[in-house]
Amino acid sequence: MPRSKSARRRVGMPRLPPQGWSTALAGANFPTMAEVRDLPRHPGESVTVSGWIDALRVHGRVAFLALRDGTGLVQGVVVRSEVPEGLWALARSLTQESSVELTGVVRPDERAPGGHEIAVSELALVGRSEEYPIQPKEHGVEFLLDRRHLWLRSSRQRAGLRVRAEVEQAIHDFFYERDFVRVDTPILTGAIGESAGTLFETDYFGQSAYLAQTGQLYLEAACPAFRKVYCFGPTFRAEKSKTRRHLTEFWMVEPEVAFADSDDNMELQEEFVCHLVRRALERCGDELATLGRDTAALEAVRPPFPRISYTEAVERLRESGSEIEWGRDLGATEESAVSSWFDRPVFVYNYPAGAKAFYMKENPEDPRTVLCNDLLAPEGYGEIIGGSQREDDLERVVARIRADDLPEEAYGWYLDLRRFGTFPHSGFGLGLERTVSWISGRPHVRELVPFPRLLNRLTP
RNA sequence: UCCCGCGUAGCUCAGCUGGUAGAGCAGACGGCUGUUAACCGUCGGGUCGCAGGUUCGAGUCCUGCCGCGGGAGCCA
Repeated sequence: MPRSKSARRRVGMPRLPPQGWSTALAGANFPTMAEVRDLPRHPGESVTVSGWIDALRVHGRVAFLALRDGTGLVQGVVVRSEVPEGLWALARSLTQESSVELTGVVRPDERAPGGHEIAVSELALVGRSEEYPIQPKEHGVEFLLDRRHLWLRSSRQRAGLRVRAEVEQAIHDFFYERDFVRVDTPILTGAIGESAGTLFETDYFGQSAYLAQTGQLYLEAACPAFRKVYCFGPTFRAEKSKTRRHLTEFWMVEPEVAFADSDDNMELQEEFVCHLVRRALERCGDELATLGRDTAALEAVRPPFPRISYTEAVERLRESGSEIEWGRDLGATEESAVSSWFDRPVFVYNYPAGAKAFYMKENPEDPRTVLCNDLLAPEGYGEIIGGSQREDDLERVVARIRADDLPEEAYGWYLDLRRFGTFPHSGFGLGLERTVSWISGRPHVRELVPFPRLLNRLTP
């Protein structure tokens, strides 16, 4: 019979016999709480697992309950002739996504998904699910995004978000191992950023505040304190972009290094991106398989990455028929043409000053250009990094702020950094969702963030 | 903001040159001892996005609006 209350109380008390049982009963066959991923190590043992009904197949005298517990998937088998009639009735009345606790002996079986299953001897319903809307079949994007809070449970979504979590951890590990100090930059800011027009504005006790679109300027301030710093958090762009590569709220990791020039910067980026890809290959093999990712393309991501200057790129593009003119920024068409020349990420460096942000350092060898780079991911995934050496000359920064028509008064403290011990420094920003969508092979960034914020979408 | 495409059952879709609404899945009920998105049978389920127009007659043709998707620009 279902154990109701005593069963539920034991959730969250892993591997301990319940209070009140005599030690004589805590013998070899007493069920222990277990996580599904550990079951292969417990053949022949009686275990209790808790989770959600992922799928349900009920026959006349046998029922299969596919249980998902967050660590894995296991099939519970209920044989009508071997359990009390009440347990059978409960099993066949279960619905997709009902939460349950089930107990039984773990046994290997070739026919079971994953190679082992649980012969169910006890079953408790924890929470019933009524008409779960997401079926194991095709759905439209709008339907799924409206139910994102439920869609998270689906296998490909779980896989993609696990890859994201692994990449996030790899980011922190990479910088921690290299003695970078994590500096948390503000999300609420005054009128400061890369350019106006794409800022989210909010009321701040009667004055305007803006959601940060980069932490870079604050990182530059922290650089003289710690030499090597990085920030990693959400950033906001009020761009009305409706493409597979845009979110209005996305996560960006931005390192900043004192006394590093543009070449040092690209070397760091190369090492960093290789580290993230390698980590996903090492730790997310199952997830990448679930996503159907061709890992051979990821294995090719090794140093050195090809480097091509903006000027060379324009020349090669024009040779192959493009009408791009020197001085114009590379558009999506040009970028994908350039990345198609290579099997791994490619740096395009030293763009025309007019196409880039005010803080980038003028190239002393060609003042029409600035010392900067984009990193384009292969396979059509586009730009994942933008980086540059920063302008450390006070007069030149001021001139660029005025030329770009930015609110000069907002940049007062930023200019101080050029007044009190200015220094060469470089950094970059890597877009997390774009990187994870590339690594996991998903076409759209909206699936690689738990709750995407898109144009016209603020819920769930 | 601009360009292209799509709105039909809870979901995914079909519906021809205009003639009055269909399938699969999901749900309910019944059957089945090994399923892997199980299978078989029965049943319920519709303001064809909204408004107007053409026509004897509009899911179908025309106009406008709304919503969604893809792309451009901009960016990570």
